[in-house]
Amino acid sequence: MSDDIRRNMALFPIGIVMKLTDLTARQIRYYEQNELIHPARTEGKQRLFSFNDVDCLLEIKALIEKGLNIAGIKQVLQMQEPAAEQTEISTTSEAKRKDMTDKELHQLLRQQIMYHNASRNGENALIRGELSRFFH
DNA sequence: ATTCTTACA
DNA sequence: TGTAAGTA
Repeated sequence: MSDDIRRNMALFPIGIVMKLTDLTARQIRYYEQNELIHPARTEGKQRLFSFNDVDCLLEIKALIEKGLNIAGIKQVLQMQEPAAEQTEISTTSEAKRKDMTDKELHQLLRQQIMYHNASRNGENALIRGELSRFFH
């Protein structure tokens, strides 16, 4: 429980995060604009990133390099957040845990179905542009 | 010296 | 995304 606090404690400014992640300030701020990360702010509006924020950025970086776009990364990230809660709610029933796993599976299947539909009937460029990032 | 926002290439 | 400008 206290480890979670340390992981989310706002610590370093963007300059250090740049070196830690090899991302430009432009990119980091852009990802924040798209709500991929939510760094804290000082009274002077300066961003303060947590260890968790850095982890997210490293993951975002990996996904970007795999060709994913913002929308794609959002979906990948949202599939991990609910999964992380399972650990803390481990006191709940096995049924509930299985329920969340099923949701993830359904989400994955839905994406694959969408992809197949898109390739089957020469779908519009909008949908293709968003889904193709998942399969590079 | 650093970071922030905005805007244009 | 990069970068320049004007601040805080």
